[in-house]
Amino acid sequence: MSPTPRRSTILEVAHLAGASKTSVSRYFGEERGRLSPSLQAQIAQAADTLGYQPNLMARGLKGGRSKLIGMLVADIRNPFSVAITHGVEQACRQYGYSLVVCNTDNDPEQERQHLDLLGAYQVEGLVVNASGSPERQLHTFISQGTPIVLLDREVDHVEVEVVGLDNHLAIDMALEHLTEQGYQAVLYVSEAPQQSSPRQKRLSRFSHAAEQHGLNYATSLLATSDSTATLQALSDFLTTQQQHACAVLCGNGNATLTVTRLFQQLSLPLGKVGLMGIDELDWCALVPPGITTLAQPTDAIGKTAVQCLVHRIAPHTSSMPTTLCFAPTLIERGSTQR
Amino acid sequence: MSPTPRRSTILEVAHLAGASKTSVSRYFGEERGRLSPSLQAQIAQAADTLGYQPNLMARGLKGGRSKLIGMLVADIRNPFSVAITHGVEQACRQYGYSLVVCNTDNDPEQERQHLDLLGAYQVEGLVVNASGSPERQLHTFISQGTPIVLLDREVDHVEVEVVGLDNHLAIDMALEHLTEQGYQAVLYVSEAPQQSSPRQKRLSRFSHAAEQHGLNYATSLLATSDSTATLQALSDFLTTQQQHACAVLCGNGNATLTVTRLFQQLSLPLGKVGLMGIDELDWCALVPPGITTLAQPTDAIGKTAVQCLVHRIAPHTSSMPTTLCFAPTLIERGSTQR
DNA sequence: CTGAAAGCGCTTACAG
DNA sequence: CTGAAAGCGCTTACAG
Repeated sequence: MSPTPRRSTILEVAHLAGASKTSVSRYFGEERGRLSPSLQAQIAQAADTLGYQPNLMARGLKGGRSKLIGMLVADIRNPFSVAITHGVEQACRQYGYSLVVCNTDNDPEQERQHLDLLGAYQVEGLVVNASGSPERQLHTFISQGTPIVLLDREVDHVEVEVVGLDNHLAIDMALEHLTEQGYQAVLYVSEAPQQSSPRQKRLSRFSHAAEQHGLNYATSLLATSDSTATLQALSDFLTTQQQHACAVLCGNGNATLTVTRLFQQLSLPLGKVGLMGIDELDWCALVPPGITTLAQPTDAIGKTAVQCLVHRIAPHTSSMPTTLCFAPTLIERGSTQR
Repeated sequence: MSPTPRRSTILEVAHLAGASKTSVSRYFGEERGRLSPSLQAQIAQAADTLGYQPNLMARGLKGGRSKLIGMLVADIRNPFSVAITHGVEQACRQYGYSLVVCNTDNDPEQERQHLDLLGAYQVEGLVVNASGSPERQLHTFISQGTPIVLLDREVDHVEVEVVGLDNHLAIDMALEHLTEQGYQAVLYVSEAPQQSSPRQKRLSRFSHAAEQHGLNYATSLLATSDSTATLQALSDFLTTQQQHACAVLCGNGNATLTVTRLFQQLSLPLGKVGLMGIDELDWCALVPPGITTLAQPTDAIGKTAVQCLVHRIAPHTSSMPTTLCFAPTLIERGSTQR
């Protein structure tokens, strides 16, 4: 049996290879080229027999560079967030960073803890999809020289790049589509906008644009765990507007899910009563006759966020992206065909 | 303006507080109680004005404990994996660990790199939902004293706990349900079983159990990017078995998604032709008349995996869980009602 | 091309 | 109750 199992160190490799710590360090660092071929071979061999891996914690300590990027996600179970996270992860890999993802479950307390943690692990940059308003903590990062980029949601008084959807454009595109399809009255269903700037923007733009289009309209906010209020709002709306062609516009994927359930509960004919959602989901094509959506370019959003960060961490490595605000893509299906 | 921005250190706090490094270290460690109230107050104050956070890299270096658990996920975009990951994450928090999640996108090369990385960051334990057969690397971890637990998928020659669904039971429950509902012929659709032990087990159990139940049956493997072969298999099956009541059983969420699309393509009446899937998904209730599923207890699976790990890392902290193999829950819907 | 030595920010015996 | 000092595993001037 082996003795107390533990990872081997640079010193052990050095001894076995008959070389110095310095040379072993060079071998695993950027300066391998400086070593003679024979020394390289000895070290390679020694490292292999010991199963040596450099300790990145130690490297980070000395060099001050953890090669880690941190990410805060408000709700990892939301497929939209997953898609973005996937894009962020790929971009990190590409730039030579590893990503530590922390899910906050929309809980400001968890958010606080995770930010502490990421700071403690010396992340070199931070992608933040905020839950609460972690103003103070974010400022601490910034003042310590750790760059931050905000994803989707703005945070008051934190003046950094915000990468995400062009919310005004999204609402405009949705209303344009609905109008073209002949709908005359639109109900907008959103989750509570509180801390979420995109929800606020979409909501206020909706009223504004619906007015411009000469539509009849109303809005309804989703309660967290109970959709009876929305059910009521929906049937009220349909009653009030019964002489008009009605449609429902959903502010995000969760809203679309809830409203689709309500349509089924009320046996509303999809299309005759229009339905459209922001965020594309796996199943939108599956509920007959298909639900029309506005898809976000999740990969591009994730990659852009990382590019911003990398540009701040090491300005020469990558240029600042030019677009931070992305247009959605209309995916037309039967639910907006009268 | 501040000078070169950087995080403050224990030494700076000590100076400002008029205390020693040792005391500051104790304040932020387990031994705060040993400090006099006045010293505690001075340190707290100094740390606050400097925005000090202990450097966990340094702490990990000295103490040898990173307080990190690593997790390898084969496909983070699969909602089932997300649900499990969420459970793992919660359990880690509960035991005082942080979780580093690495997605391998089912790519053995990425898997290899991520394992190197996790080793380099000195994770204290590893939850592995394998993509390939990283036998050798996993053995390195084990021989270095880093415990591992496998999630869902077994890895050849790696003899550690495997936490996941009771695959035989799942197939048995599915066939029992389908039989009770009067279906006489069942087509089983699975993704390619190659490296995935659950897929293998479900597949072989299916044939065995279908035989036992006296059912007519066939199986079909999904191609990665193209479902025409499955479309063919499905219509062939329905033709061959046309004098029997037919149903399709899907081996996981992806299969259910693909097959549901095919049902729509072929305008098959859900229920009259039965449809049932392993894995519960958001939208299964939404496709009329609802798709019957077998739901996995994702939270329990995630938590159990972590409990195994923690038990190995620090045996006194938690006991070894008794169940590693979980029963699914039948969620009955219209798609299996003739 | 190679190495001895200082030091990164912590923790932990040890001593008082 | 408090602190001086050694050392965790690395990297990086500096020297040769």
